[in-house]
This record gives sequence, C-alpha cells and structure tokens, in this order.
Amino acid sequence: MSKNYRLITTDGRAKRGALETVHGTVQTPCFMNVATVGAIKGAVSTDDLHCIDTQVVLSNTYHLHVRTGDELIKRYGGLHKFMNWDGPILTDSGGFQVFSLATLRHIKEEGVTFRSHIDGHKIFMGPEESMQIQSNLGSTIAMAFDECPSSRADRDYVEKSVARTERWLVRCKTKMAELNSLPDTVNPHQMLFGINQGAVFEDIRIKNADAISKLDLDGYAVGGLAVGETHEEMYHILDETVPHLPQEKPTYLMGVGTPENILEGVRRGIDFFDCVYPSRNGRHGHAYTHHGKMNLLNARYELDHRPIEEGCNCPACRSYSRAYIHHLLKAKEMLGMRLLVLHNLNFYNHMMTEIRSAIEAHDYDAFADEFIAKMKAGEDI
RNA sequence: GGGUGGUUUCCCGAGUGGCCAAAGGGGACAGACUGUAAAUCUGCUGCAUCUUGCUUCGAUGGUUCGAAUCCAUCACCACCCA
Repeated sequence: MSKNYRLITTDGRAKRGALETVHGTVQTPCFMNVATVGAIKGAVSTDDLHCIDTQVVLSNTYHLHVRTGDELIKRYGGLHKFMNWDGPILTDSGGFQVFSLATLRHIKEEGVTFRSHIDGHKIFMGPEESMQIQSNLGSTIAMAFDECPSSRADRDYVEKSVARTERWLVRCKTKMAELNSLPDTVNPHQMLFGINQGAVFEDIRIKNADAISKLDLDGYAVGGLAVGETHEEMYHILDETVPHLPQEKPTYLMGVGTPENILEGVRRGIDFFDCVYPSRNGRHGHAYTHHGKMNLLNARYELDHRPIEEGCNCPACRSYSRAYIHHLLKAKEMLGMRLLVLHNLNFYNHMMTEIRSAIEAHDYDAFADEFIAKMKAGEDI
C-alpha cells in the first residue's frame, strides 16, 4: 500500500499535509467538490473548476452505476477521460446510499439489495461489486463499502452494523489488490480509504478505529456523522476517535459540512472534507461569505449594487451585482444558480487555502476562532 | 340599437342560501437542506387587542333568522345579431 501522504507540519492536532497521487498532489486540508454523477450540479464545467482552484472532485459509485454505467465508462477510457478532469477523483462507494435510499434496500452479510431510484430494477451491491465499479471508473481514491447507520439507531444495531462494515472492509482490500493487478485496469494505482463508523457511541468508534488502523490502508475516513446528531456530539466523537486513526495517513470527514464544521474538523486533525452544501445551497439561492450566509432570493437585495462579497475573485463577484443575481434567481435563469455555485465552491476552496496558511503559521486556533466569530456576527450583509 | 354570458381576496380561478376569510394554481414573502432520488421541500399570504372579533366576493338598494350565492337598478367587460 502507498506511502504517499506527507505530513508537512502540525499545529495542535491540526495537520498540514500533501497526498501524492497519480493524478497530482493534493494539499491538505482540502475540500473536495461534489460531482455525484460526474458533474457539479448547476452547469459547472471542468474548465470552471480550474478557475476556482478545485483540487479534488468527488463522484458516486451507485449513481454512476445506475446511470450511465461503469462498464461503459471503463470502455470509454475511465471517468477522468469521460468528464475531462485530470486531477484527483475520489469515488464514494455507494455506502451512503445504503443509508439515504433506506426505503429501497435490504441489507445482508453479502451486501445490499437496492431498488434503482431510476427505474426500480433490483441491484445487488456488496464490497466486491463496489470495488469492481470503482475500478471500472478508475478513480484516484476508492472508498470502502460501508453502512452508515442512522444517528438514532440503537446501540445493539450499531454494534452489529459496524462489525459487518469491518468485515466488508477486509473484503474491499482483498478485492482492490486483485483488481489493481489486472492487466486492463483503468488505474492500477487506485487507493483505498477505510471508513470508521459507530454513530455517537464513542467506545464503538474507538474500537473500530483501532481495528481498521491495522489494515494499513491509504487513508481513513470518519463516516456517519452530520446525519442528525448535534454539533457537540459530532465534535466530541472527533475528539475521541481521530487520535485512534494513524496520524501519518490522510483522514477524511465524510459529508461535512458547514464552514464552521470544517474549521472544527481541521482543528481535530481532519485532512479531507466534502459536502453538498456549497453547490446545493448555491442552487437554492444561498451565498457564503466571510461575514455569514446570505439568501440572494430575499427582497433586500433587489437593488443592491455590491458584489456578493467585496474582494472575492470568483466569476460571480468579478462581474455581477447582488441585484442582478437576485433577478436571475427570481426569473429561474440557470446563470443565477451557476454563479452562486461557482461563488460558493470558490469560497470553500479558498477557505481551505487560508486554513493551510494558518496551520503553517502555527496560528490555527486563533484563526479558526476568528473566522467562526466573524461568520456568526453576520455584519454588513 | 337588440341578445347572451360575465365582474371573487396581488393574478388566474372554484364556489349557486348557513360547515366561506372563501378550494386549487401562480406570484409575493420567509425557512429548511451536511459521503446529492434535492434547480427540491416546508411554512405563510384581508385586518385586528389573532384559540375570538371585525371588514371583504363590481356599485347601490332589496328578499331572508342568515347572501359571494336569490331579486332590482346602475357601471364596466366579452361575444353574437343589426
């Protein structure tokens, strides 16, 4: 397995690292931009992604499997070629869909039977199937196939689920090694990240973290957070769990989150994040700024000549006013959504740049506290 | 000039004697969304001293215990015949 992660410096528990991949080096902490079906929703192109300094794109195994099909993408030459993105791509395993498509599935030891949300046909996905699909896609980093239990699941269920996810992880590792050694593999250097689970039960989390750490994977994710528990519970679980994951490997907090969640995650030793918020909220009219979040659909912006945020270098702020974007959103013109998605992703990507500088300067705690306070104050917007 | 149909709360539009402050859309206003079944979903939209009271359904007058709903007159709109 790879020795590709380099820890550049630390500040408290915060890590400043670099992950070498066949598709380039990722500077961490890093926010991955979510492109579930091979595109960032909101008509964002890969050219756009270069303009807003995106490092890593995240795509989804289940969604690409049911449409358009991973075998077809493999025949095309892999996902990188297909979507014309030569930077790193992380593929989620479909594990989250085990959780979010709960009404359409049935879980067993071998894997999960889904009903396709597209046409209702039956699909079976287990660790081997998920690894096969991710290998066909040829992503840079594959995620282990896991179950993400609900934050309301009882202790007994979570214990059994985590034990099964642990057994699935061993099967993922075996299958990936096999796939990477095949002659026609799209990306023979595909990496594998394992996933820690355990809902809000810290002892289950710690036991699981210790166990999966021994598997010497390329990286380790904390999954199953931000699914209904409080922020305090989430931060507490990170406090207790992250120290039990290998520090010399990249860590990834899956599906998180708000700018504040990310700042707190970095403080607790997380390298990678991803979240639908900047793109989805952009489509829904929300813009992130250093002074808080604003809803551009609100009438108060109808004659506001200012850009979303003064000094922002994104395509929206460089050329357009709040008033014009408000109008575009009201008129349901796609450009309105597109500009907000670009602004928000640019905001997140650049927040990560600021975070890396603060860790390098060994001033992270003060930086994070001030960043969060400023966003909460919501002044001048 | 004659005939017929119509005028409902921001707009369209249902309602033909009490359960109507008035269905349903749209718009407006606000909120939610955390490994995206999400350009989606939710709330709200006469006034007030808001678990109750008041004023609304073109205008005025009438019938009735009770009218957006029935009658009369007037105003305006649409179409048809001259």
